[in-house]
Amino acid sequence: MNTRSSIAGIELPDHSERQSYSITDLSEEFGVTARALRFYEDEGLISPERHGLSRIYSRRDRARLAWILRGKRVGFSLTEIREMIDLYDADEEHEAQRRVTVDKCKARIDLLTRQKEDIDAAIAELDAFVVAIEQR
Amino acid sequence: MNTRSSIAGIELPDHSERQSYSITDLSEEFGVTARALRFYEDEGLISPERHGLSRIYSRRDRARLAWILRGKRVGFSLTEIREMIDLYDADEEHEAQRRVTVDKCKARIDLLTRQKEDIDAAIAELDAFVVAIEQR
DNA sequence: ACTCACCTTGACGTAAACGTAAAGCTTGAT
DNA sequence: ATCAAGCTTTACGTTTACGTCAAGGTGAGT
Repeated sequence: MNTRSSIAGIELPDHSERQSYSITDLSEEFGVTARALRFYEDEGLISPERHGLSRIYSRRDRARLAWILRGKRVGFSLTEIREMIDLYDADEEHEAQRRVTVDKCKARIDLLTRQKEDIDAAIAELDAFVVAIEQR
Repeated sequence: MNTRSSIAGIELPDHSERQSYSITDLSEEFGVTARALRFYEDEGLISPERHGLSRIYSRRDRARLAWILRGKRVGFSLTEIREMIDLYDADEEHEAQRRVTVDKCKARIDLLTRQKEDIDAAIAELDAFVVAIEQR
């Protein structure tokens, strides 16, 4: 029997809509190591349930992981990502807290926009460099 | 007398076109520490001349520094930046070497383009997040 | 001569994000 | 019963890009 689909007691083909995932499932799907996932847990970014000792990741955990990895790709630190996740999950009551969140997001957007401009400039320079070399 | 403009024996106002710069000049202009500049030198990224012990940065060195910092902003490691600088300065004879350089640049451009897409996606998500929060 | 600002070279410290064993538990298959 | 696969925790190691002293040299102004 395949652990991948049996661990949650549900038999499904690999690419269907699963309800839960093992640590190896997610590490393979997202191309990260199991060590990384455990590290994210140590850092308070994900909190999968346990089946005995083994970690069981829900679809919500999986969505979180996608968030984390995208955050990393765009240059956020794990600490920043945790803050954003915490804010995302934060109590819906606190109006002030939400303001802070929104402001942080907007600051992020500005920063990302500037990063895009940097990337455009770098691409332009690389293009020019390539052209210069090929012309010789 | 101001060391900034006297160290090269030329008296000029601060924002004019200088011919040489002290380590403090450049660190202030680019918002990095002198330690960082020395580190870049240790790593073989810049090689300013010396006036006695003191480093004298030429305009070429200054342009290099701008390159380095842009490289960093778009996610290159110092090692990668050094490789690119080395390739940039490489012997103009070697045809094969130039091919490698061009290929590396193109790979970089692809990577940067993908990074831009990631950033766009992140911005879109952040936008949606902000809208969701503000709507409540 | 003396100070003071600015520079120098070590050399050890640090934070982030994991890598890499080491040693052991659990569970299903043979 | 035992064996391998897959999981676990604990814990020290690694890389990158500097920070942070410590201790001292140098050159211009008083």
